[in-house]
Amino acid sequence: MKMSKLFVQTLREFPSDAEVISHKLLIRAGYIRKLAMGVYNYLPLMWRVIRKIENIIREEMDKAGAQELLMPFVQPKELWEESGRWGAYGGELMRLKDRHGREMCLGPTHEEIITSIARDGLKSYKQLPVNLYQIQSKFRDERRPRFGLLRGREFIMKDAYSFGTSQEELEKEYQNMWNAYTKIFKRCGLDTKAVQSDSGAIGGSVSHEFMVITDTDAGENDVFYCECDYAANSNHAVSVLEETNTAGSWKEAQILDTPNTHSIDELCEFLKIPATVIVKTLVYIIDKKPVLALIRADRQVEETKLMNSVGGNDIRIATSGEIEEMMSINGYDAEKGFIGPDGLKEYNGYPVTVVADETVKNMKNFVIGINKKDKHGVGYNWEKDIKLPEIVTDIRLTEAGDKCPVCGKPLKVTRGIEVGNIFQLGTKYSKPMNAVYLDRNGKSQPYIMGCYGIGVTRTAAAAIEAHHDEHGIIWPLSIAPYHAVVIPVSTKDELQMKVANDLYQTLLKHGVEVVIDDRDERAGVKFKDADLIGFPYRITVGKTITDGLVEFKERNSDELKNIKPEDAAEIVITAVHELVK
RNA sequence: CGGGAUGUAGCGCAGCUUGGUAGCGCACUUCGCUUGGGACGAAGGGGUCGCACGUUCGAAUCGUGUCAUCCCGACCA
Repeated sequence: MKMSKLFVQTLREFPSDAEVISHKLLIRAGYIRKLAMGVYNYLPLMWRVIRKIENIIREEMDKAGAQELLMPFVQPKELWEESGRWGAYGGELMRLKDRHGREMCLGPTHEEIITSIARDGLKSYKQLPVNLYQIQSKFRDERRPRFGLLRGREFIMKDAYSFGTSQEELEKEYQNMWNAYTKIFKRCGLDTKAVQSDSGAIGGSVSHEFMVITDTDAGENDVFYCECDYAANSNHAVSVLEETNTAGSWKEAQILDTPNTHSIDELCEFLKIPATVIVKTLVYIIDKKPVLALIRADRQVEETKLMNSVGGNDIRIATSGEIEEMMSINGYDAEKGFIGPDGLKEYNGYPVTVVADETVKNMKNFVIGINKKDKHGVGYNWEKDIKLPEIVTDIRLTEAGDKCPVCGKPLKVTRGIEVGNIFQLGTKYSKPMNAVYLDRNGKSQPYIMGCYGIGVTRTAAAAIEAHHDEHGIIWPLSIAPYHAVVIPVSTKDELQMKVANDLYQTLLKHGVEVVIDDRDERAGVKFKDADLIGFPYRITVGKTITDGLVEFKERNSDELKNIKPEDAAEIVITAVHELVK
């Protein structure tokens, strides 16, 4: 490819509206252009990167025994009603109507469609297990898209779905995909960590996320990990309960005046006590129902865990207005800071559910809100003074330094970008959608399903987050848009141009994807663009060509080597051929 | 969906307070000169100033509304 013809427009300055480095670099280096909020044009360089990643995924998925197909991007409402997700999915599902008024949606994921395909085609246990996948654009109408390709509304994803006859078969395929994913990300030049996670809206029980560990702001997930193998997303991380002083010094239960102690800090200050002897009560609204969360006051509630503890789909903290309303309905006059679990019966037409974190269970002589303004109960004990809630479980946010649930050593925390995930779905879709096969005994059984996703465009962005410097992108060779660039310093110098052209032709002949920068530009401009775009190899043909030498440089190193053109070609050709293996 | 900000040429911005011919840098075209880390000079092309309504002899500038975009939060691959 001639640089003079390559469709790319590099910018001298970073765009003002980009925040993270991958977004800034993708725009500045001419890979993408924004079309609408969270929707991007993939320009030729970007498309080459995407296809490289897709092909690595294809090769490994096919090798793992999966089969590729392609499902429609626009889907009918009816299938989503069968699974129950038309109602459950919320605003993220982009809904539209066709000219006949029929309701459709843009596919955010394809469990419903693949399940309908399977139930039409897979009638017998003899046909199972099967793993089907596609690589396709998805659309999720995110509340707040951001970070360029890391969190767009439209994005390219590989989604695979497995169908089997037993949990054992599912677990085997789960492991199979785990292994395939490990290879895929490794081939893309990314170090990933598989972490336990919550399965969210997609449902199911066991799930893992593949995270690219990164120091940059773009890592949206907190990942807790241990020197043993344990690793989990913050929404799923658990820890061993540590021993702390959780007993107050009061001899008996009493009510104290605690004026204006709206926060835990103020209450600690006023009573001269540590937060570890206070039971904090938080009011949440989960699927419109009121839920009180009790937790030792030095810890935070992990909302996903809380939501799962009551089987909810949507969670938010209650507003002050709602809290006041709840108080008056139940005959109290307290406000935020003085809420307690005792005596709150109903709100919004639903009974109040109380969920306690494990941290409060062994607390003694503790402080707790009693729904009276400017008063708290102190010296309280469970059962004697106040009833221990029926639901006692882990709803706390894990913190760095907490003890590993596997080996007991302190957990560490880091930021990660989720590039892939694997789920054990079980019968979550096959049962409601009546997707069944006949087993050996001629009996109908729902498929045991799994699903496995990889964010293709996100993987590209994550690769940049992991591999860049102040000059631009440093692509891993396997996913770079081109392997190499040949730069004749002066296009008017006949010898330089001849050697550069010969080198270019040699590389092309050996299957190297190479660009020759034939523009009549100053050397500095060509170097800046080469660094920005991120060609893994750069061969400069300049003055030293009179001694028969060219300059060879790898993008990820500062070392400059003056070597013979044929040696430079040899290095690149060898590296590219290594990739194929 | 709450809080904050911004919309002027492909990109980055000034002009708005105090209404009067729409500007600068980069990019683009042509010519000259230059050629190892984003040179220089000259001459050009490109904008219904987000949109609508209003005030005014006259609106990028003032008012009202609306749309879009970005940031923080909540939510999420």
